[in-house]
Amino acid sequence: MFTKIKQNRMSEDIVNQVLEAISRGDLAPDDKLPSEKELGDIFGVSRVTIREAIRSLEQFGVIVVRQGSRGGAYVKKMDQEAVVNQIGNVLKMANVTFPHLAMARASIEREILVELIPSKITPADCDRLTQNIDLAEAHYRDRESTERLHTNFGFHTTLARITENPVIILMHKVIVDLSSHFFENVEATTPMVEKTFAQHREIVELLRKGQFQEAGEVCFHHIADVSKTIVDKSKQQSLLVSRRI
Amino acid sequence: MFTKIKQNRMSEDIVNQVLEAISRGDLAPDDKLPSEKELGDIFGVSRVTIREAIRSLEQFGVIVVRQGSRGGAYVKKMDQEAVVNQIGNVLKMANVTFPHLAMARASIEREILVELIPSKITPADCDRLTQNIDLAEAHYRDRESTERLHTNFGFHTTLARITENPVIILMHKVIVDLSSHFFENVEATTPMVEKTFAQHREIVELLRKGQFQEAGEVCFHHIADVSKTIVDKSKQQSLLVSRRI
DNA sequence: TCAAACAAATAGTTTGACATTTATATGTCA
DNA sequence: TGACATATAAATGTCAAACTATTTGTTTGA
Repeated sequence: MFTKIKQNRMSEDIVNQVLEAISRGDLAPDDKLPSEKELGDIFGVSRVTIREAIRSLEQFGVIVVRQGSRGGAYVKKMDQEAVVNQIGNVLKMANVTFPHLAMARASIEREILVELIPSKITPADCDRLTQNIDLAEAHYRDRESTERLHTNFGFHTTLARITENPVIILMHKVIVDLSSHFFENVEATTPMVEKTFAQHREIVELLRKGQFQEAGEVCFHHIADVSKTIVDKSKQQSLLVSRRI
Repeated sequence: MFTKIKQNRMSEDIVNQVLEAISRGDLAPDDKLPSEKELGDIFGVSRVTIREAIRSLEQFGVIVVRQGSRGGAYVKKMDQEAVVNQIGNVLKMANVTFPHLAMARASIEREILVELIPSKITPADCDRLTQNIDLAEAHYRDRESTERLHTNFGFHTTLARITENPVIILMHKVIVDLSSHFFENVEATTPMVEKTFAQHREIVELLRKGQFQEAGEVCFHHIADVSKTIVDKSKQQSLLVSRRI
C-alpha cells in the first residue's frame, strides 16, 4: 500500500541526480563533471559530501576519476565490457560454481544457434567464424596457449554477437568470462584441442548449410564435453571447481 | 603483456580488504564492522577516508549502513534478490529494449523446460505450479490485477527455480524483473489473461506427462505471443517499448 | 631545440567541530 | 507497578579549513 520512505543523506540525492542526468543524456560519455569544489557550490554542500557521492558513482561504474590538473570526474562509456565486468563482480559474490556456468552456457548457445541466429546470420559472419578457427589453430601451432584460449572463446562470443541481442550478448559474455578462469588453470591436451577445432568447423559448416537445429545440438554437446573435461582435470589437480568463483 | 598498476587512494585499499574479508568468510552476513572511528584507528586513516570506503562498499551492495545508536555498517546478506537488483541496476544503464528481453526470456525458458528441468522436476513441483495458476485465477476474479501479474510471473520464476542452477535462476529473474514494468503499464484484456492461464495449465500437464520438448515449445510461443501483445498495446499507448528501460 | 623548473588546477587526506538519529537506560507520575 | 516522558550515549551525517600529492601546461634557460 504505502512505500517506505527514507530521506537521509545528501550524497544519495546527488548520486541520483547525476544518474538521472546521465540517463537523460544531459551528461554524455567523456563529459567532465564540475570539480569537487564547484559541485559543492552547485549542490550547496561541502566537499566531503560531494566526494562521498563521487565514490558511489564510481563504484556504480558510471564515472572515472582522474587526479591532477585536467583531472576530475568523467562520465564513463557504459560499453559492453564495462557492463560485463560490473555484473561479473556482483556474480562473484553469489555462490556460483563452474558446472552451473557450463550448463547455462551450453543452453544459451544452443538457443543462439537454433533460434536467435537464423534470421540474422550472413555468409560474412560464417567467414569470420572460419577465420577465427584458423587463427586459433595458428596460435596452437605457435604454442601460444593463452592466445589460443582467448581466440577460442572468441568463436563463441562471435556467435553470440550475431544475435544482435544485447541481453543475450551480455549474459553470454558474463558466463564466458567467469568460466575462463577455470580453463586457464588446466593444461590442454592435443586431442582435446583438435576436437574443439573440428567441432567448431562442423558448426560453421552446418550454419552455412542452414542446418541450425543440428548446429545447436553439436554446439550444446561440444560445450558439455569440454566442460566435463575441465571438471575432471580440475579434480585431478584438486582445483576448486565446485567452490565459488 | 603488462598489467596497469594504479596504487592511489587508501579508501580503495580498504574496500579491497573488506571485500576479501567477506569473501574469506571472516565477515559474515549481519556482522557489524567496527565504527568509523575504530576503523580509522585500525587502518590508520581519518574518518573521512573510511567513509569514502564505506560509500563504495555500500554501492557495491555488500554492506548496509544504519544511523543512530546501534548503527554502523552491517554486512549484507547477498541473497538472490540483492544480486538480481544489483545486476538489474547495471543493466538499466545499458541500451536494452523490451523485445530483446522478451526474446531472451523465451529462449531461456525453453531451455529450462527442455534441458534443465527434466532431471530435477518432481510431482510436488508440478503441484506447486498448479497451485500458482489457481491463485492467479483467484486474483483475477477478485480484480486484483497487480497481484495477478505478480503471481503470473511467479509461475515462470518457479520453473526457473526447479533447475537449481543459480546462474539460470538469476539471469531469468533479472530479465523478468526488468520486463515487469512494461506489463504493469498495459491493461490486460480478458481473452489475453485466460489464454495465459490455459497455456500455463497446458505446460504443467505436459510436464506431468514428461513431454518436456513439447512443453518447451508451448512456453516459447506463449512468451513470444504475450510479448507481442505487450509491444502492440504499448505502441497504441505510445509507451517507450523500444527505448531503454 | 630540449630539458628542467615553475605554476595552476584538481583530487586525496587530515583534523576538529557540530548536527542528527536511534536504541536504551532512567526517571517520574498515576 | 506500569506507562509514558526524558535524558544519555553511540553511532552516522555534515561542515569548514587547511595541507599534501599528482598531473598537466607553461615558462625559462642553456
